[in-house]
Amino acid sequence: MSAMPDVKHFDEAEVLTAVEQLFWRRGSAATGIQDVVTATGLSRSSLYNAFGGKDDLYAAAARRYLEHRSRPMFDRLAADGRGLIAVRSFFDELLRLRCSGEYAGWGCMMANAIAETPPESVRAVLSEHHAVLRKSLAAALTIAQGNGELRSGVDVQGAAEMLTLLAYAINLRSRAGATRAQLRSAVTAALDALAV
Amino acid sequence: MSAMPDVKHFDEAEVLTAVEQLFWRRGSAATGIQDVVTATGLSRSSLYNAFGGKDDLYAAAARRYLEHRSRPMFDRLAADGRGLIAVRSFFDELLRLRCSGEYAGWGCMMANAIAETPPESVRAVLSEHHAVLRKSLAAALTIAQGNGELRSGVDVQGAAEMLTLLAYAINLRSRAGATRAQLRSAVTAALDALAV
DNA sequence: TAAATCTTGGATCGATCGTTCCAAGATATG
DNA sequence: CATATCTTGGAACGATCGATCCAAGATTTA
Repeated sequence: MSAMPDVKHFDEAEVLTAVEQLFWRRGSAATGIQDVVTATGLSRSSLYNAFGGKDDLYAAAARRYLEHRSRPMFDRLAADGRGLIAVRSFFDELLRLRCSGEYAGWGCMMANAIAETPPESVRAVLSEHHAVLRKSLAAALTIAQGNGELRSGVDVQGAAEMLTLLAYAINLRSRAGATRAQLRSAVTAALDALAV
Repeated sequence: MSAMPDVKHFDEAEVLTAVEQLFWRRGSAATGIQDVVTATGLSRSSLYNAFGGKDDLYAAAARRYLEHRSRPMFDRLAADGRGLIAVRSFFDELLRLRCSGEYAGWGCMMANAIAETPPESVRAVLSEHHAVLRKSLAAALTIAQGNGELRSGVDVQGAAEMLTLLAYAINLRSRAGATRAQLRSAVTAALDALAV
């Protein structure tokens, strides 16, 4: 067998985390390759060699956001068998994430991306993001309905779509500076309206 | 008195409409001054002389969007004394605007702008946009409550905030390709949950 | 250690970015 | 019509855009 080549001098996942945060906070159009170079310490060669062009990098960062940030939350919601309280907990965590801590005011990378006319590779991630959230909410609401926690006549699928949209709007408005209390009043209104 | 200067050779409002649509559809970061020059037929000199730099142009376009697109709809909602049916009509019109016709898939310029880290001058417009919509929805809901159309115990202010967020999310998701039927199911779920 | 091969730094590409500038054009007053 | 003053077209600015290229560096196998 012939001699083996050199190996990468950096941790791909670690770099992708930094890139994810750049695109998350400022979007793709407002983030230059130079910003990525500066933030990661990598050279252009390494970047293009490892990830391809800017759109590929954007798509990889979006994919990572979905899998590492969104999916765990959504899966926890779907696996939480408590019914309506599971939904309340989900929104509590969302409000906490969006309005306090390290990422306060950043919104959701998926929601932000929608306003950006993203490349097709990213649109696929966004579509998956929406589907997973909706499905998780529907699962929790189905349990709530089985528990008799919902008003009679509530359409679980419609309610799931409505709460999915509510989550998107929370993401957006938190970026615009909406307070946690203001956003929580909307969550309370929605859930109280669904409950018996 | 001394001689008078030349006058503008174009209609400022007309130009601003074209600029508004550029920024609305593609956002600020993805729209170059060259795009504005091409779309309006003006020269750079005329643009900078009339409107100032890009951020000023963006702010002027946002202001125009608020006053000419959003405000008329919101005012109609606020002046519609029918109660809950007024709210339904508002969302019907919103769905029609976002999912069909000339501007289908464009979303709402105000919602799109939030994801862009807009300059302070634009943030002021966004803040006003939110306040006006919320107030109009609250007015309609107050009438609905007076009509006995709402469930007992519904907090009108919280419900108004919730429906405001729903409108934002409709704007966003319509841009991502959500169907009118899907979005309508969310509206129906929200309004049915509030109604007696 | 020599060879093979991938990775890396960094210069560089043409294109486009937002903005400025100036001479030429246009218009209302005197 | 002469004059003053604004507007306009269009060249040009330095900076940055995303992307490419190549020589030098690094690493594993033989």
